[in-house]
Amino acid sequence: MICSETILREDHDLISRIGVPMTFAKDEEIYGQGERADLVYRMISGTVRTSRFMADGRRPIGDFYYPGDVFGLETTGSHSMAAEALSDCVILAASRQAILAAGGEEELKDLMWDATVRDLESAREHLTLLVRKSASERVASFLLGLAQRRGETAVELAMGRQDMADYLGLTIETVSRMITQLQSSGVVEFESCRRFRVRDREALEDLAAA
Amino acid sequence: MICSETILREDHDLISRIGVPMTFAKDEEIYGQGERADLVYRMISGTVRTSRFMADGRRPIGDFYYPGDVFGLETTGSHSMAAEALSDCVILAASRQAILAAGGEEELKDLMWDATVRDLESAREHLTLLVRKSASERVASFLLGLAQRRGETAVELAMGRQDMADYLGLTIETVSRMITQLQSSGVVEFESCRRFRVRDREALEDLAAA
DNA sequence: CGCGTCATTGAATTCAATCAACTGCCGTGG
DNA sequence: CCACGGCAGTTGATTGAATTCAATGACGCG
Repeated sequence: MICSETILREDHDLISRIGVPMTFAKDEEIYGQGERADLVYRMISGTVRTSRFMADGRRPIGDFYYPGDVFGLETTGSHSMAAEALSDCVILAASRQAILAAGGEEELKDLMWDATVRDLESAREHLTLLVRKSASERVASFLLGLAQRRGETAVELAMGRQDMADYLGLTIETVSRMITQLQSSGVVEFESCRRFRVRDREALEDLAAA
Repeated sequence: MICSETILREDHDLISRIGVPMTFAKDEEIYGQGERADLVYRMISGTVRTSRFMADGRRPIGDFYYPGDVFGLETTGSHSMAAEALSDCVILAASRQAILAAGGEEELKDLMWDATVRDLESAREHLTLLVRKSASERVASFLLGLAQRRGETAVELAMGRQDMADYLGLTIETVSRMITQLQSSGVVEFESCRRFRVRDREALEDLAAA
């Protein structure tokens, strides 16, 4: 009904054609909470996190975006969350006007649709992670999710423990403990604190129980 | 860009024009998890809950739908969650084919868009409720949300404690305790276990801290 | 090398879950 | 009409998981 495959192929993709590459340093802000959402972004390299700051200092994380992902589109006119670079990033940016000027009205609609559907699915998955799951299940699910996104057994963690903890609704200490636990039971192996390898996928899937 | 207001006005609304009223008794299933999503529904009266059954018996609740709400549209072809009537319901149902046959291609797109956006917003709100919020904050947020949806101070709870608990990621006992607590601190007053009144909105907002 | 940041580990505490009993409310049927 | 049973909600006691507080360890960088 609403086409969604074609636009992600590089050639047809308007963002790729008219987008301007921008680089962001680690911890740099791409856009702030409440700013007008004029630009559309596609990740080339690096990782981005969206988050919302709350009055009491708690920081619910919306999502992580990896190479290939499109983000920055909002259903309202302004950004409900801020976006920051977790690592040095290269990102293509295209303004809505430029897309429209290039005759990409349909493409923009499709882009919005795809981004919204993706966000919804991601939010749903995130929800099932948070409702009635124990700390170890959450961490296992998270690691498993990363591993299947890559396909490889060795995975680089783009984010630090604090970001994981925020995303999982836990504290860094608990995350750390669960990781240690997963490691000592031989399910995963952390080569460094930012890089791990799945040793027993079956066991990890059982622990994730999703 | 994508129109969203008009379609909810009764006259223009295709669901209202061509939809067939159906009644469901309390606890009746409207559609099951995994079924094909052929019909679009609009609530007339009553309340519906969507939920997903998991292998281990845990039941994450997707959402509650109240009169006026449209539901049943999925981004994929089949229902990712089941829908059940929380109370006796009257619901208008229209098939996708009928909508298309009535020349409502655009309307259907708009309907999908609106439903998806609404679900996304709802999921985001639900997420902030579950991440790093204490039991009392969750219950307070929930009650406050219901109260503002209605506008009135006296609110009927459509769901029992178990459904609240599932939605909030708590147990019924904890929900009950928090309600008792809110009541004894004079913030809300439960006239019966399914009906409450906000006594101190300020205090409730503070407790909800959202 | 020493400092700062981030991650891990340990001990104590807190909060919500669990287990278990009890209450109130309805509907049914004696 | 009241007794009974069943269900939903409340309350209490205890357990257990995750947080908090505090200290230590590992790593990168000037």
